[in-house]
Amino acid sequence: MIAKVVVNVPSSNTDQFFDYSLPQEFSEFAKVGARVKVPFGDGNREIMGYILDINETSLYFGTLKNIIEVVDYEPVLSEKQLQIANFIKEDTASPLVRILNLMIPDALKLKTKKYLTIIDYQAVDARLVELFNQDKMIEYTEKCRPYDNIIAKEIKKQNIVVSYDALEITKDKLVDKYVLNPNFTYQNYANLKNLKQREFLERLHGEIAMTANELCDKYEISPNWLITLSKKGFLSKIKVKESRIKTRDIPIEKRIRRTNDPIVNQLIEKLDVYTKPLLYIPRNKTQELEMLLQVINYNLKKQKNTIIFVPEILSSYQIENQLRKHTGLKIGMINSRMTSGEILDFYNEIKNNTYPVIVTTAKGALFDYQNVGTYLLLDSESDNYYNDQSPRYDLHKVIEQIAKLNSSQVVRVSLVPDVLEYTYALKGYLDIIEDFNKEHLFKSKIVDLKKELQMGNNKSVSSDLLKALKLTKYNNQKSLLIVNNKSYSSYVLCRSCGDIIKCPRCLVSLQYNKKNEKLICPRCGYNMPFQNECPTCKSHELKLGGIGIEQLVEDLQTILPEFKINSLVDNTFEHFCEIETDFEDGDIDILVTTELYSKSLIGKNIGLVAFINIDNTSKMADYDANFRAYKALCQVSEKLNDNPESLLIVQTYNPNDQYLKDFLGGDYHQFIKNEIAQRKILRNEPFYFVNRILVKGKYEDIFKVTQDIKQMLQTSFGNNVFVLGPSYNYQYGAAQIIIKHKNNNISEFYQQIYQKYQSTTTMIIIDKYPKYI
DNA sequence: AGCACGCCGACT
DNA sequence: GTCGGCGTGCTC
Repeated sequence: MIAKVVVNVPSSNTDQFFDYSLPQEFSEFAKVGARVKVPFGDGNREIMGYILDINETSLYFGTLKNIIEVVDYEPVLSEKQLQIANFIKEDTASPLVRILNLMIPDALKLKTKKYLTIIDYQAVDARLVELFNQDKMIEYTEKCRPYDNIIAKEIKKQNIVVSYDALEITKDKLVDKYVLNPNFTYQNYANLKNLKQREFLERLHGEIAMTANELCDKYEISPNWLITLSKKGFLSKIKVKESRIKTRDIPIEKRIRRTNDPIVNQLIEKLDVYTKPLLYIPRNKTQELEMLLQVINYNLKKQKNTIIFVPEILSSYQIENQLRKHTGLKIGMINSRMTSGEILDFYNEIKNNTYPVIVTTAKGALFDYQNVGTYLLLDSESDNYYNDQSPRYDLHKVIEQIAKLNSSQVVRVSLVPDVLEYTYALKGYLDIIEDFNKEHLFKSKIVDLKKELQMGNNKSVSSDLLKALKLTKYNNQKSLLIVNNKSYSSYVLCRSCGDIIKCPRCLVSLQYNKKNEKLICPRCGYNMPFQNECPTCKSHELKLGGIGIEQLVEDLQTILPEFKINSLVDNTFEHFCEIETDFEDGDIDILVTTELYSKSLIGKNIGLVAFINIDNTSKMADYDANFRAYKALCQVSEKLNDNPESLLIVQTYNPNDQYLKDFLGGDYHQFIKNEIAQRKILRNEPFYFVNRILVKGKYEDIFKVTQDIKQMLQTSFGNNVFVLGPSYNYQYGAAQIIIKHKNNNISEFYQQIYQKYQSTTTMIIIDKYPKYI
């Protein structure tokens, strides 16, 4: 038997099936979708692969290697997942194995380990003795790096042999538990002198195995007893598998009741006669929650599960908490802050159909969920639904495909849908249910920072904002300030030579982070220690420009010393809970955070919300910038309390921008209309699809290749395509072209390009859903 | 991706 | 003649 295997070597060069012969002992249970261990390459290193087909023949001319082991009796990838993987591959032209790797938890991926074994200790170079430290076999780690040359020599002399193994790194979590050993106790009871211990053993009769802590708590005994009693044989100490899933107790407020909200009911009725994906635009977050509860209830009645996608980690905690509080149901949750062990435990529970509701970020989006009634994408306008590294897929599109295969429903939920998805709704690709009964129930004020500067205030807090902060505290309300930079400053300028310190990789200005005394690239995460010195001219005359959260908090503490000020800059559950609680209890007067994090705050009694500088968002070099700013305003003003006197302050140098006027007018439709008119002129979405191709490789080659691809595009599509570039993209270190077109089937063309360059040394990255251009 | 191999310059 | 650094090409 021959198995066609996709090997876990995530490169386009190896993106093909490799044939292996399947030894008799595996062929009886080996199935498509199972993990295998296979030898690969000259050194036959053991790596993981997935069986994608089993048949009798191979077209490969060389001799086939044997599969080392079929790891799974039951495949880890289902038939449907493989179909979806192909769908994503055809859409995005990315290596298949990268897609498959998203479909199972990291813990199930076998990691290759390399070992060195000494054959003849006497003959080996003395310098290696220290490294091996008396052992015959060691694992090859970072520590061995300095010895690489010597090791290579010894391998040649056959004094050292290299071997490999591919293993699951994450083990089951085991804990020690104690349980009564009844037979032994019965026979030796009389020998036990300590009467209190005897009494304890009697009470233990029929009790389940428990950990030391549990026993000590319940029976009020000393831990030493457990050790002595198990040594003597009265107790057995056993290892028991324990779940890593953390459940946090929260009081349950109410069970789901029927709603009388007509819009929510309209949505539920629509689910009954579902024909295509829905776009639901709630009036506010309260209505959104009501909708979630009703959809969950709707699915519960049909014994179906509800899968809820959220765009980032904090939202996953927040939604999970709220749903548990209002339903009392068991809710599964997956996000990338969780350990791989915890995710594995959730994954196994999901396979047992434990959860009627699952909340996940993109991390768990492609797992094989069973029995799904409805998929909901919350904040569906978020960028985070577009994967920014290979495979560069669009989760909306993928979920719609999954739902089609499972005959389940998709609902996109967004307070402010982006221009593209709203156009889809207008064109009828999506059914739309909207509640735009959202007259502003708050006051808003635009602060012109230019005027502020003319009046001699160059601080980030305008006089209007300062006044409002004081008034809000006076009224016993809280203030929320938004700054989209978690560091101290957004750039560092050298007064001496005029240079701005830039990221060596992306050429983006580095942000100064005071807490860690570092310069950090906001785009790629590159960081270096801050030396208070210009890298170009070594001058110490540096100016920190552009405000970040650290600096604003510092400034506020000086201006308003009697205020309690804090910031939310960390997306761990504990930090978030702490801030959220303090904010609600009144231990914080002013909270400073980013727009993204602010979304997850529930924050009762917020009387003031202010953008310190909205231009950071609205003036980004991106055709979506105005939409982003508009969306930010809508989402953040949602946090204000119901008091009609509550206030939104927007500080800007451009008070006359159209998106601001549209926002103040409170009419989303008008905004969309204006935005669409702009985009038609500039040939952007929704009139043209905007894609990007990146070409990496030797500098001499990449522009030639990019130019060739441009040529091919133009001969294939003629006037229906506009290609911008080639230009050099510093972030990716690649040549790039931007493609604007109207062709729904352009992926077929991209596939050809991908295959054409697959085996060459230049790497082609097709980016069908680029985030920032 | 990760590995081996081979070419070439710098040194004994 | 030998070492080691890096570019190149292959993986059933």
